[in-house]
Amino acid sequence: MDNSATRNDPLPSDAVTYDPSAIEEKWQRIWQERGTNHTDLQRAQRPFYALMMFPYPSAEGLHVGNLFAFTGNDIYGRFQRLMGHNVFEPLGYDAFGIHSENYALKVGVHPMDLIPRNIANFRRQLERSGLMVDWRYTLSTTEPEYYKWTQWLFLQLLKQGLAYKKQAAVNWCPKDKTVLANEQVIGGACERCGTPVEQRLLEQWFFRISNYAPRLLENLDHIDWSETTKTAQRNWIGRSEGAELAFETHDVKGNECEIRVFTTRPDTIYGATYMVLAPEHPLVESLTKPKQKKQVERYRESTEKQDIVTRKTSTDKTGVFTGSYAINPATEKEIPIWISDYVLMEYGTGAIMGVPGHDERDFEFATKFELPIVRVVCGEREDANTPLHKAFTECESGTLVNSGVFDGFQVEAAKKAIVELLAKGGSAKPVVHYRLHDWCISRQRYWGPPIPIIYCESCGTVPVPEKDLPVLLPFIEDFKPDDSGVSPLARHEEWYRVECPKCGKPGRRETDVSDNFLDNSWYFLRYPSVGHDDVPFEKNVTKKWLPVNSYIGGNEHAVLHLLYSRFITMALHDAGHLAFEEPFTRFRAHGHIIREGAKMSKTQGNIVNPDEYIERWGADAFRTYLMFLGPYEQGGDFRDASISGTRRFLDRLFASVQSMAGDGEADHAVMRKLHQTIRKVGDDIARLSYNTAVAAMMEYMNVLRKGERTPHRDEVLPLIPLVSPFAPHIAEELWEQTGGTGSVFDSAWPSFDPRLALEDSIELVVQVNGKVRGKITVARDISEQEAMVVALADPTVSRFTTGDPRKVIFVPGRLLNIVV
RNA sequence: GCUCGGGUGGCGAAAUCGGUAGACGCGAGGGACUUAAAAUCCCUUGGGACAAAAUCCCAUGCGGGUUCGAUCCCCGCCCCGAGCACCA
Repeated sequence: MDNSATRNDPLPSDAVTYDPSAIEEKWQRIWQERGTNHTDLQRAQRPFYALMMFPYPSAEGLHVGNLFAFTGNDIYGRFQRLMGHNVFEPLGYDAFGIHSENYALKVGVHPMDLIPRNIANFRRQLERSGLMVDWRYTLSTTEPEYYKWTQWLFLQLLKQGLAYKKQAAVNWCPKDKTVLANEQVIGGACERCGTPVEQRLLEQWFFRISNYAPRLLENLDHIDWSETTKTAQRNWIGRSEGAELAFETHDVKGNECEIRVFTTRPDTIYGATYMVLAPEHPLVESLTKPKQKKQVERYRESTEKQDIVTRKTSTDKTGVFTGSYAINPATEKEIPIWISDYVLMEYGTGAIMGVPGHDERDFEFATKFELPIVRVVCGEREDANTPLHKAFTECESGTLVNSGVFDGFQVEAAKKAIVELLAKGGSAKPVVHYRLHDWCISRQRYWGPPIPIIYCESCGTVPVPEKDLPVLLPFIEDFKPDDSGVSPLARHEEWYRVECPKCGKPGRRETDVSDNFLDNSWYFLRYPSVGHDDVPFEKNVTKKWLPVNSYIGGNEHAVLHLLYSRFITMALHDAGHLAFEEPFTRFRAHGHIIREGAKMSKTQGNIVNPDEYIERWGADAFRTYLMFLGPYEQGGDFRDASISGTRRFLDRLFASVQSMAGDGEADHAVMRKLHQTIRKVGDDIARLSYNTAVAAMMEYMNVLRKGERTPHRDEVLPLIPLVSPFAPHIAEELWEQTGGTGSVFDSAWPSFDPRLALEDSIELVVQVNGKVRGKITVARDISEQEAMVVALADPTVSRFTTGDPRKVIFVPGRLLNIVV
């Protein structure tokens, strides 16, 4: 990087007014001509990868929310560049997926035609907003040069045993005869026709992310991410410590067998009065007595038909008795075995012990089916006979009752003791469960990368050899999902009929495409290697630029995208492809913009199209406004009327530069404020507190304007680099006007003198009994005794301090509190 | 239901470690310039008591608590937003 930018020429004398559209056009042209935004990836000395989440290129064009997000990242990147880093700020498009496909279906344009159009429009809007993006390294997930490697990724996971196939349920609309994504199911019905949705079992591909649950959880303690994001991931991974308990029973033929359950409350085992299996539990068949067979079968059928969404949201308890009983290992009593859909096969062991006294769901179930409810834990003001009107689920204050030898134990101690005792008989062991389940990556859709698998009659499932990648997504007219229950690609024999790469016999391609989240789980690895078509990510460039230094994006991706990216990075690390296992060293979630108190939506007609605003106010004023409207990490309220404020600020900055005096004697107060401002703006940008950084610059501008005399060069010029991350075009223009050479972004962030930034005298607050009664101007390092003398001389203070003070609190440099 | 945010003037907001509540901006009111308007510039602007200044009282969703001192910490509520949702 050229860090030798200097000033040499005197000021131009002819005054002009600030014309954003001319200046912005001029500098965008110059940046392009000079390659100002280009980063030399090979030769960079101090690489800094400033990444933002890439957009889905919608037909509506760039949303003000996108621009808010990108501008925040751009400011951070430009600031790092001014701090001497070689900043790489790439941007691309996440253009595969159901979102694009549905839109294409709606407007009747093929996605292969639609997406390039949308991308062109996005690119135009993005360039207009003045982002420091190096467009030589852009990408779209829909390009074969990109998804070739998405498919490669699948093959690597397959090799590692992390990809496998199993039956799984999908939402199925019986009228439209199509597979639906979860977001297309509204209240249990098809979004389009309103028909109740059913479950259908299909063979689908999964990634074994659950293997990584402990690591994904533990690493969170060591990465610099927004706390809210980490918490969301922790909850999603959902670690539960508990025990697996075995309950003895007999199947219908009289053979002994056991039912294993997972519980986090082994202490409540004396209160287990029944058991419940998930309807699809493998033991159900052998445990169902002939008398109950009919109703059990009927129940299983009804839950199978139920759509996934309804099953997960209805709270009404249903279930049937199997006719069999198991032995509670603690009480040694017989308890009935039921089946119910409130027990999920995918979690734990697919079976539970029902403890109605101390679990809300069990309480509901037991009440409905009139099963016994026994209290085994008491609160502080209860005893064993206190009736239970609802489940008592408190742990901390609980004491065991009706629990044999464990009566009187505290809950936590009882958990341990009971598991230890049962473990001796082989019917218990401590276990940790995670709620994170494996990632289903199959989509019975068209608009995604085909999964690179070929099924052969004799060889079975055969991965497409890496040399044959990419498996191109063919252009087909009828990309609409239909009643086949599989991808539209399955209608194209000419595409899926292929020879087996192993034996040459007739084979059939996998016709499902992969999940959109797989596309975007690794794009950050690709950016620096764009152009290296022989590898997914080139070794040296990856070593230099990754992991990502700073990643900024919306918290709506706190879980899926960010977790999948971490998983993929770990898997690639374990396979020896990457030297690091966490992709993003630092992540910050930005907030969201609402407009005048309401969420922006098309139906409300309050969507902000950035084009109009940039037209009217200029990109610089618009960017600065977006950063000023609220705390970046919380978002804020977009109000049309307020943009004039940031524009006025830029007008004044421009005018100050035009009218500033040459050299002059430094004004101490102004210089002090300048150095304070330099410090504050830098600190604020570093912690993404952009709104207060802008406020600090405005404040300094006010100091300059309110002064007795015309501000001179040394007082005005440092504002140019300070404002440049927010308003890059005007900064370049003023830099040039004032004799700067090259780009202001190749100059250095101004340094501040900490001694100069200190006030000589301070205003010390004087309180009496904690109430402010006066303010005294004193030396910065005044002692408590001296301060007392000055304070008591103030009549307002002494009015309230009759008699001797009982206590004096002195915070040096801050306040003096006299307690009487 | 659970988890995470948030609630401060007319409005967007600030207060970085428990230490001057309301920085900065918008809007509003008044004034200067102007034939006039826009733009620009200057002044005022949380509420109340006082003619005014000085000064005092009240005020950070509600009710308590801790503290010399609470927008900030603790307990109990209310409201708004986001995410998750029968996870044993």
